[in-house]
Amino acid sequence: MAPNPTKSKSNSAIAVEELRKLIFSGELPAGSDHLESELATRLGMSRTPVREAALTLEGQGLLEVRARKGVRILPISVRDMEEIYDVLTELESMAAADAAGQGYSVKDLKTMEKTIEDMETALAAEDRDAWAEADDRFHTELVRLGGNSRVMAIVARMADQVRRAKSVTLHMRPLPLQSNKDHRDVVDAIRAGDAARAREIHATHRAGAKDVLINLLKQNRLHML
Amino acid sequence: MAPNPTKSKSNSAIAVEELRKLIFSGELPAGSDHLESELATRLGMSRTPVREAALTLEGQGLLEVRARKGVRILPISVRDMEEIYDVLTELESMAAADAAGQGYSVKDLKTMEKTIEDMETALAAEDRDAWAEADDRFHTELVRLGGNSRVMAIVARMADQVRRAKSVTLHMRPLPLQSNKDHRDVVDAIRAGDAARAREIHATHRAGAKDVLINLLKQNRLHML
DNA sequence: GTATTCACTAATGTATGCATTGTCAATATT
DNA sequence: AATATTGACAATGCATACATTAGTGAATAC
Repeated sequence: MAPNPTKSKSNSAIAVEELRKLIFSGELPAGSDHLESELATRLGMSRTPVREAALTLEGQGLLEVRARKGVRILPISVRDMEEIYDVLTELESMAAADAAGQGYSVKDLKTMEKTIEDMETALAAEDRDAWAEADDRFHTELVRLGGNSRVMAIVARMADQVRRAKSVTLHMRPLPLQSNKDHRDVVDAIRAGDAARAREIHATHRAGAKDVLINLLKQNRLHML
Repeated sequence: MAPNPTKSKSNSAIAVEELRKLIFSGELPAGSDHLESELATRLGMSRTPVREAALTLEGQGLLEVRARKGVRILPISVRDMEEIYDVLTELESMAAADAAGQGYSVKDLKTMEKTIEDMETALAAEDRDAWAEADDRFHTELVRLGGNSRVMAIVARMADQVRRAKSVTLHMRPLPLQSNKDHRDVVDAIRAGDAARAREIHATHRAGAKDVLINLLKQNRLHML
């Protein structure tokens, strides 16, 4: 059956989507406070579904519900970024090792190869946004191949939290020339079924990315994002 | 200031606590469905705070809100247990390595030593419940010493999901004679500041615990918990 | 001039009733 | 007999009104 266009999503679900958009677009900046009634008016619904959406997003670590002060869009400190990158490093490296152990065929790795090609194309064109988008797809596909749904969920949520900061840092940092090679090497290790090497390469890759980012933030006195 | 006894928690917060208790005690068994109105009556409040609590607990992975079918207490499959144990292994091992890198003093490790003593006492008395409780404290303290608040949060939630299954498996399994030695070795490595060894020992320890558990579940045909 | 109290206010927390909608079973149709 | 249709129902989704409470600032006591 084709998707039914008349089937309407609940306002609560709409509120979750819309609030996420507003947060990622920066219209609700990190650190800002917003009353439930204000958001309800903005979204054209009553407070009830907005409250429910706020609870959901609180569980996702994007905001904080504070009695009588409205919801606060959570700011991200340098320390937060370090924590998040460390978790991502650990779980993605695990996923890389797991992926290598699954005996994937060349065909299974096609999606991943495509993300690397896209990254190389973007890099040649010095299109940082396109590069970041393809890089995201690479990491998402990597954890998918790892086959642990909880790792996928956790990584997706951490990546959400980092996404806002990325728009700030992406254009400050040097072109990620090393990344593409690292990615290729990880895929090679997975294809070869070498779990230890896949893990090692990816962990090193991630640690390098973290260093670049953290130093960039500290040098530019960006304590909060 | 002493905690104010007159300050009353919101019904929504109470509902979260009570529902967690009901879930962990088994009064709301895994896989069972419950209408919002039923739970509201049971907790002596209206549907509103119960709905909000349900959303919070859904974010914690303990239940699932399904329109018109009530909330379902999530069952845990063998596959789920494998996923959870793998994540715990990875993040706790990372915490062990991080802890070893922090240069903790003997005094800083006192809390952890205490949990090991308690485990040994419990083991000598063959008191499995006391042993499990002390073991929980050991793992909690380990990730605390790791110093990554996100790891703490994730591990706590995964441990929650495992807790229900533990009551089933705890009394089936052989006395964990190896565990206490592993724990001592991890503390030794942390005290010595040997991050690689702390990580390695803990990872091996966790992998062993996982094998014992998964085999136990499979042998007893416990596909769902 | 400063500190304390207290009432007011604004925002959340909660209950309730109605609207909406998927489910289920009874009935009709082939 | 099997399947499709329909309609009542039951449970959630949502809006609204009200209760509660923390924060604010003015008034007062020291």
